[in-house]
Amino acid sequence: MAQRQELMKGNIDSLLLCLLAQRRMYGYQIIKELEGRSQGYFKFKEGTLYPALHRLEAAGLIQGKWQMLPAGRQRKYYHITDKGYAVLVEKRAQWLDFLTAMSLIIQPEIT
Amino acid sequence: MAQRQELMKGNIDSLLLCLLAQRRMYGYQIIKELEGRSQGYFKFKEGTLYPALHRLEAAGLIQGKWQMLPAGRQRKYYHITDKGYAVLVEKRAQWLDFLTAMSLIIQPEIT
DNA sequence: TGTTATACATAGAAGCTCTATGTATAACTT
DNA sequence: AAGTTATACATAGAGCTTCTATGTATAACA
Repeated sequence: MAQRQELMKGNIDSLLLCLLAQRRMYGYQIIKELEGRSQGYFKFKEGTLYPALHRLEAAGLIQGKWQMLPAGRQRKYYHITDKGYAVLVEKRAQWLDFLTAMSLIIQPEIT
Repeated sequence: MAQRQELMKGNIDSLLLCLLAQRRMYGYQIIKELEGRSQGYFKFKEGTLYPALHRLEAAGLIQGKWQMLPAGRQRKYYHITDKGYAVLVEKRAQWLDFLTAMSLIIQPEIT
């Protein structure tokens, strides 16, 4: 039940884990990547993304590592952990279940 | 943007409007109906449903009418309003958009 | 020099859903 | 007769997520 709660509310975790399962990325990059891949649909604000990343890191699902840029700036690259990967697999299955349930109710046409 | 927020969080409104667009129903019936149609997936608690119904009614999307039962008990039947129907059409379109965006990120297989 | 893009971060507000609880009647079971 | 389950509505408070708003700092461009 608690899993479904999260599905309703937070698909962000799934999105982030899915991206980071493909390659390590840093916050700003994730925002741009999500916007690009979704053809402009997802436009996360920093206030949404960074707390989410911190939450996932605190849960041990991803791990961040600071990396210096030549210019002197810093980036924090996140990569997915084994635990995070397992959660991703689970979350994707839950998403499909949710999708199925929704499609049983939300029909494309109303008579 | 505000529309998408709601999609992320609350699909309940869409589910309820969709059911009530087909025929008028009362709260307890809605809970059973959602559970049945979703093959046991949706199991709303009263604490979830009734506030949602009240919220939708306050927004003018549905309207409730008390009806006496022979036994002396009462039921509150809700029916969808024109405004609610319009919102349903809109919400369903938003749901499909959201679905599309999600499917662009959440691939079935990870390589 | 001012604005935009890059890059991270936090505080507080708002909103939704859940848990827990309360009330009341009817039907069924033991 | 008593207890449990199903029916039927309702609210209070907690918890969590996301958004808005703001802050800091550098680099690039106009």
